[in-house]
Amino acid sequence: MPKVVDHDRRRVELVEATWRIIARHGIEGATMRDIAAEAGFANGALKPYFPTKDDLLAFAFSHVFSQTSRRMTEATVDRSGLGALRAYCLEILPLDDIRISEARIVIPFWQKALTDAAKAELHASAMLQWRNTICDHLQEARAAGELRTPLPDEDLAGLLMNLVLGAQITAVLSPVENSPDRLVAQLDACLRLITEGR
Amino acid sequence: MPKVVDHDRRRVELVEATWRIIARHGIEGATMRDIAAEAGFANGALKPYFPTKDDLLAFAFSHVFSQTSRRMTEATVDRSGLGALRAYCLEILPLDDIRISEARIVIPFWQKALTDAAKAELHASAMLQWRNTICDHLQEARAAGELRTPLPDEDLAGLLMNLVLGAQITAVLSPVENSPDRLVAQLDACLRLITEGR
DNA sequence: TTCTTTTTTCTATAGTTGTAGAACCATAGG
DNA sequence: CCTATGGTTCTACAACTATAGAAAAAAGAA
Repeated sequence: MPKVVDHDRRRVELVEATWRIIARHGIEGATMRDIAAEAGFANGALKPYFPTKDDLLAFAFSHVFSQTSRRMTEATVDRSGLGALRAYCLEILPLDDIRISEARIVIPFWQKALTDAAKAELHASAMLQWRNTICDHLQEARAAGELRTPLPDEDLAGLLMNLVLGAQITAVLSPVENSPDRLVAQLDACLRLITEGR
Repeated sequence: MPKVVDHDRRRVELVEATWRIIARHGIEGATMRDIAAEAGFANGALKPYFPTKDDLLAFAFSHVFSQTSRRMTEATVDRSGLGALRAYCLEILPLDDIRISEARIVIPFWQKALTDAAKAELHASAMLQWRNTICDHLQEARAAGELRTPLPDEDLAGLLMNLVLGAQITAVLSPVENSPDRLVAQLDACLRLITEGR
């Protein structure tokens, strides 16, 4: 029996190399050759793990969502209501280098999803999950009396979703007006308005 | 003297063909050949008007912003304060087919701007202009007593900007939860919260 | 008609990309 | 030490792209 590698682990390594390339040179610079080189391999070494480039990209994108989702559930595990809501949204906002890189990966993903049904489906399901969690926390907040606005939770959730998704764009393309502290200020402004409303 | 064409007009025609292609098949399907065919020409006919593909795309993208900006100033010409603010934002929200197409063009543009300094600059200046106009309307609203929240205008403007930019994404990729009336409801919820806050 | 100038088409080219697959390598068991 | 087998490299190829530029076409002026 010769050298044997953990295929799942290798797949993750390759995906991380893909992320680095996309974050650094954009999706157009993410050729199979460059990704392989970034991971320390030659061109054809990716094929056993990802038969086609689309397989690699699809896995890379879905891995971003699982990573973000995992962070979000960790951040809210010992909270509820408004506190959970804030922690949840903070975990999506591009406040540090890692999450700014994620934004640089998600934007090309949106562009791909525009003409790729499978990626659109992946996006839809991830967004639905986030949205439902936000709604849950809003209801907790209402139950705890933290929230008295008559505006429906669905609209508030949509508002927050659009806010954090818009932040992915502005944090990367207008970093001066949307520095981390500004983004947090915007989120807190939004949450304060929601709790004040009656 | 032979047939002579209006170069500026032709450039706009070509840009509109480009938009149609991008909206229909995505930016990856927008090859010079396909764009030329969509405009009713053969491959090389574009060169006199746009020497390179990047020239064409840059002009196409900047044209989207001027079109949107023109619509926005038209919609606010006889309003001020909160009314102007609402009309202004409504003009960005992807509420009809035209503006949904614009969203399908802007998303690839963001992706290009990630690795193209000229396009990033174009985006930054357009966003700064929108942002300043929103701030102006917020100040008008304050002066008219429509607004009493102590939250700074900059944060409110950033909030609204992120909201409408996020709507570009969700309207296209999660149309069910972000149908036109839902988006308007979200905007109105946000505006109502802003005016209620104190 | 014929000429002149603008516009358009068409063909060619150089470069890049994803993918395939043969050749090569490395390693653990006998 | 040998060998079977999973892993890796390398070369090749076919498709596609943007771009260049020569050739053709069109259309008003003389």
